[in-house]
Amino acid sequence: MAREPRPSETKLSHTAALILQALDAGFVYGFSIMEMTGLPSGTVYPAMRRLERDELIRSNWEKQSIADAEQRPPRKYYKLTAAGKTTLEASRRRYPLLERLIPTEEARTV
Amino acid sequence: MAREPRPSETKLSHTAALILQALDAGFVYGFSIMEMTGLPSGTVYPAMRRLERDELIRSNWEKQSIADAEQRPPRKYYKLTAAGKTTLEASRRRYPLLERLIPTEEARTV
DNA sequence: ACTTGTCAAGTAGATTGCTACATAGGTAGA
DNA sequence: TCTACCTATGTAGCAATCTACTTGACAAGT
Repeated sequence: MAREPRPSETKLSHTAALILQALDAGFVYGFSIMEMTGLPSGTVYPAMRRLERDELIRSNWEKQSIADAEQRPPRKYYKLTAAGKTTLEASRRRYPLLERLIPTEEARTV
Repeated sequence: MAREPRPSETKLSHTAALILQALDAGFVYGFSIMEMTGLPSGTVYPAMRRLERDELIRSNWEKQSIADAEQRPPRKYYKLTAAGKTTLEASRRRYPLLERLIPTEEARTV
């Protein structure tokens, strides 16, 4: 049976919040998040499936032609939805270290 | 042996007053009060049983169907009785910090 | 003495995290 | 060609944690 999307004010786990923050900071596919966070694939990929199920992120596969040109497997790119952004905001208040762990572009350059 | 309900003008402990104030502010079940006050479960639940015994609050269990739909244990919802409201009024005079600790909806938005 | 507060533990189902493994094409060395 | 490693995504199964309420034993308060 289909499951209701998680309301955007819901509290995220630290891992889920970390992944959202990483996406927001420009690490926009699973493997890059694995590398930069050190989290194992068995943590990252299921967590991202849940985030997508809850409509906090949305995915689209890279075109095969690009993957071919770069001679590697195709990537699955993610980005935050509007709900994802508001949830990330709330998570930053809940986990004050988030932004120190993974500074966003703006936080780094401005 | 059955005990007489506590008369509504009786002085409440700080904890009991805090719980009444939290209920009034919309934290309407035990676990939410635990989280928002930081009080341990062994403080909150027995205190709420005493408040109910003294007829300052009244409880009703959430329907199992709702708990099932949200996939979590059923909650026991509480609300203030008339006696509870007058006692809370008295407690606010007695503990002036109560309303600063847990602002009610009205106090926040107006 | 009696009431109240706290710790510790328990229950039970749901969710989340992690290890280990699987897949599959690309690269590079022996 | 055979082996080994790299990029990239994925899953099964188990352990741990979360949600929510409850209780017994004991300390502290009044």
